[in-house]
Amino acid sequence: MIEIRDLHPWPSTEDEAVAIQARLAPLVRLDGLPEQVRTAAGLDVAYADDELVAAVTVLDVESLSVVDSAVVRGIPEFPYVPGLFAFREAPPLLSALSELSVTPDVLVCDGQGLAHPRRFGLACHLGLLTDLPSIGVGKTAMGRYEPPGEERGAWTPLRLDDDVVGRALRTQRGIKPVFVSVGHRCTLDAACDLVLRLAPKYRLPETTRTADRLGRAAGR
DNA sequence: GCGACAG
DNA sequence: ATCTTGTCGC
Repeated sequence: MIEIRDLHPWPSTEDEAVAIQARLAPLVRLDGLPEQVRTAAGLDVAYADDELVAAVTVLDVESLSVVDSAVVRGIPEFPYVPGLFAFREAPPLLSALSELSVTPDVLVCDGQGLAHPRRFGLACHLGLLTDLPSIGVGKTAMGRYEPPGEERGAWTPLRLDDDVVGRALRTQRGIKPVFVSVGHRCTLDAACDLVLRLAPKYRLPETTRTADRLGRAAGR
């Protein structure tokens, strides 16, 4: 069972949210690499009418089959503000995670981890509150990067304010790269290895794809 | 003031 | 995120 740690009150203003991120960012751990990754959870949020639909799927990394899942609908309690993403999407995602019967070895989030203005993106937030290893896989870059080689597995550093905060990783030859960054209790090397294992056929990892399908199916 | 800005 | 036709490719 996944325990959700009560590390902060829920903010009602942007200033409070920023202060919470600044306070929690130092608690992110970049050590502890999940070497025994057997299962990985995909997290995604769909929008149906005026509601959020949080979907989580747990996949067996070896077979990429779905072994568990959960869907939770909720009302957005925070506006969409770049940099404060977690305060909008994390609540229903945490509820969905707490409904799982299988505890995944790592969380694969749809968004950024350390590739964030205050180095505390959604993946860091969810990893810290669950104390589970986590990584962020974004479809668009938060930072600057040079195009990686065209071959699958090629990558280049993703930079933000002169810091390397992640990587632009090519998961399919000739296809736009995804943007991988560490969330919590994981290394960047391990994160990229995992993403490549989870994306043998398509641009996005299967974790994200299965969660996305589940969420939009539940949204109607 | 102007442009940037995860989903 | 979501609104959407046709089209290219396996």
